[in-house]
Order: sequence, then structure tokens, then C-alpha cells
Amino acid sequence: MNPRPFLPLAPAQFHVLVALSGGDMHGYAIMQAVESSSNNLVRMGPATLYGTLKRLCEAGLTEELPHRPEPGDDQRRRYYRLTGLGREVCLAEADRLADLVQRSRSNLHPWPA
Amino acid sequence: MNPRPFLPLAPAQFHVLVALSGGDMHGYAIMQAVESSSNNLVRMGPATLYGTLKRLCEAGLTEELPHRPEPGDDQRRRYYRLTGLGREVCLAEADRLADLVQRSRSNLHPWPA
DNA sequence: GACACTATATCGTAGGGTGATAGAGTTCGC
DNA sequence: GCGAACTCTATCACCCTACGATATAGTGTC
Repeated sequence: MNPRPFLPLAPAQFHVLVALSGGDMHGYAIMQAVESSSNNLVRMGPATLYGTLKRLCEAGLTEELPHRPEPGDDQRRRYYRLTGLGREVCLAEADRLADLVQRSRSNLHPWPA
Repeated sequence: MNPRPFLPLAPAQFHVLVALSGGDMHGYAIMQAVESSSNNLVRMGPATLYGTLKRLCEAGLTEELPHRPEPGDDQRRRYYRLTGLGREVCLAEADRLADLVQRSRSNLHPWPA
């Protein structure tokens, strides 16, 4: 499917997709990953996380794992993963942002390295 | 001043800052620049643009030019430019996004170039 | 002088994001 | 084996950003 109609992606949705691009995770781990990997610049509370996960799953960009990867762990955990579409959308959004980043940098740095 | 408390920047605000990083512009030109430079992926209507400009000026990231750069042009135009702070915030936000982009790409491309 | 375009502006609303809060399960110290 | 701290999912209510629609008027062109 074409990722274009999903762009631009809402910021919180992109953060979750990027976190899940590193591997299947449960909700709480996603929250922590988003915060720590951004040097605590991005704060993601439960309301943002679970609301965002719900929207992502409804849109088909993520899905809940039917079986937990490690049977012995905390029973409350619910694991999520990127779908093929979610992967495409994540990459397309990354391309879009990379273009913005490059333009702003080349405009603001008259004499780069 | 420290750009950190302004991050993460609202997407529309970043788009306007990036457009203004290319030089002083009037509102209508910003709208067109944001749309065309994103291959029409980002749509910015008047409500979004002028609301965003107002917030940016109130936050001190942009300012209206006291005098129009070319005296002979359309009298209705109001020109805006990046402040020093706006420039710093724009670069800081670009750094933040570049990091996200890089992480998602390296996670999703097992065999890059 | 009619028509398309330029340019700024605002209203009402929808939707995403957030703080606060809740509550149950788990782990760990002692 | 008890309590405290942490883990994990979940929802409510609110706020703010963003947006579609619309308004108004000046400019350019034929």
C-alpha cells in the first residue's frame, strides 16, 4: 500500500513507530524508549502512549502480537510490532523529515565543514 | 537563550521556521514555500499559517520586519524573519529530528549502502 | 471592467496530546 | 510474609494546535 496518505505523520505516532523499528516491544517499554532515546526531551505519558497505540493499530501501522515472545515474563504485558505498512510509512516519514532537516541546515549554515 | 524548552517544536512551527531560514518572506510566500518544497505533502492553509506566525512572534522565534525590503511591491505584504533565538531553535529541532531519522533508518535497513 | 490571482484574516471545530488519576500485578528488602 | 516501590495498562477531562471554510480587499491582465 502507498504510505503517502498517512503523511505527514503525527509526532507521537512517529515516535512510537521509530521505537518499534528497533524490535517488538510492550507498551511500557515503548514509553521508556521514547523518553530515554530522546534524552528526556520528549515526554510520553500513558495517555499519549495508549491513545497513540490504539490509533496506530486501527490504521494498520502496528499490530498486537497474538502470543508473547517470552512466555515466562510479566503476564500484564501486551506486545506490539510494526506491520509492513507501518514500516513503509515510517521510512517515508523519515525521508520527509530528512529533507526538512537538510534544507534548514544548508540554509542556516553558510559555510559547513 | 537556551532552545531546549521550545522542543519538541510543533510541526507547523518548524515548517515555518525552515521556510524563513531561506530568507525573509511574507506570509503568502511562506504558505507556498511550505507546500511546494514538500511536494504538496504538507498543506498549509491560511488559518494554520497566520495562527502559527502569531504564536512564533509571541514566542520570540520570529519577528515582523519594520520596513518592507523592496518598497515598490504589494503594499499588503507583511514580512517576517527569523530571530537569533528562532535560528537556534530551528537548528536544535533539526538535530532532534535527524537523530530520529537516523535511528529509524538504521533499524529498518539491515543492509545499508 | 470582469476575472483570476494575491494577500491577510478569523470563526468554529475536530483531533491529537497531556496531566492526573486509577488500580492491579510484580519485585525486592527485610 | 509483609509492606513499599515499581511495573504495566487504562481512562477521563481538558487544552491547544491545526484545519476547512469563508471573508474581504488589493493587484494584474486582457
